[in-house]
Amino acid sequence: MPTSAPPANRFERRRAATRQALIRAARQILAESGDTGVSIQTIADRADVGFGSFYNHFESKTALFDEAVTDALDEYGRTIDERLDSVDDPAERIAFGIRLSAAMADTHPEIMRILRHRGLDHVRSERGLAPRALGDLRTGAASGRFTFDDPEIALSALGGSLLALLDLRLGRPHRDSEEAARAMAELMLRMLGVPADEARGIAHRPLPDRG
Amino acid sequence: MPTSAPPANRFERRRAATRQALIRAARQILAESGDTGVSIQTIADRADVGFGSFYNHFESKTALFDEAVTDALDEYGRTIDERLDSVDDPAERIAFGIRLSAAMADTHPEIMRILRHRGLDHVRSERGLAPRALGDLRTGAASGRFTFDDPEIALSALGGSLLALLDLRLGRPHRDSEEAARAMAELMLRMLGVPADEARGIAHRPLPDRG
DNA sequence: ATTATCTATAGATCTATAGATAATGC
DNA sequence: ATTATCTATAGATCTATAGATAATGC
Repeated sequence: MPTSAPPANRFERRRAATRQALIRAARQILAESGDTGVSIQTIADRADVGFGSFYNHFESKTALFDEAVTDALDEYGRTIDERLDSVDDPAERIAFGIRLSAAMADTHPEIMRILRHRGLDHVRSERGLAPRALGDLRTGAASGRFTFDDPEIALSALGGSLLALLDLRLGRPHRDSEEAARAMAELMLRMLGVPADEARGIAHRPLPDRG
Repeated sequence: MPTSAPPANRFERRRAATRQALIRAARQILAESGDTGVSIQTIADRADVGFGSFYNHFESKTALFDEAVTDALDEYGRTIDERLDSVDDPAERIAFGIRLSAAMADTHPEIMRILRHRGLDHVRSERGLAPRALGDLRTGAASGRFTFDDPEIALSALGGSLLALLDLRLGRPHRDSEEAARAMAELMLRMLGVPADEARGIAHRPLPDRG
């Protein structure tokens, strides 16, 4: 959606704005309580949109919330992509991806709270970090930097561990989060077959700059 | 609850039976759809209990579902405990715990489907596998069998990875699940600092017998 | 003229409770 | 006599739609 053609005329722009307002409201609700049982009225009010308009854009609450999760996943993927653009080594990309995700709990709390609630359904999805990580896993395995039997299992371990890290991070903001993220990145690299001392070194390298 | 004193008289037994029927219905619903939005009427019907009785035992749907999750977690913990009773080596206990959990997707599908939906909230809880695994992690770290900086991070990685494995297993029953569980166990042991060849060996050892 | 939005509402739930009924304790 | 269960229901939602209103296209 965000990369598709921009609305041609004012009609379509207005329509798109209403739709986006509903999605934004759904994202807020997913992040705050995760309670998808709220009434459509509540969602429309928060979007500052007439109640009936909801049905112009979505068939059901489920359809809206699914779209909201997709929207958040895509934004997550793009954000990480930008930061990893200049990084080539698969081990660095995996470790940085974990640490950047943890940092996003502060910089993009809405997205990360949504992932905490809904992420397990997308650990191996086509959206978000999963397809990118899978590419890094295959590249690393091909070059011998990683050693594992099954990329799907390795991806599952990475995704599940990241979710649990997010849960820890979002549940206890006082904990030193960069330290926790480094520790997790180190564990993940060792898991993938990177020697322990090297794993530790990579987990402590400075993160790439923004842009 | 299951270990507390049995009901003294017929009154209390009947009351306990009604309560258990509600919890069992809630567990079924959690496992089947995970949709906690079903009406109390639906829950009561499935439990074959009068609608009004619900309020004799629970203040709200949330209270019932929370109790149902706790109930499932406790049963999960006891089941794994029995099988690991005779196993001392922390590395074996961790690897067997993962593989037994995966096997429970077949033998105890209700429990494992509940965990798939609600497990992330309990990765570091006092119920289920978490406290047992944390003990094994500490024992292994103390003896030098494991090397990691932070038990809480290691526990998060274990729990999150196990959930992702369950998601894979429950979502695609055709996949060779014992093979997948072994692969995951091997990754987890390497992550904890067990040498790669030893990790592979332990992941392929036969599981302990029942009882 | 066309299309999206908004308001109002009918009908379908759903929750919580009140009061009747049934089962057991003593 | 006591207590849990069950039935019935009032009142409060909530969804989906119909019809009026407003904005833009051509």
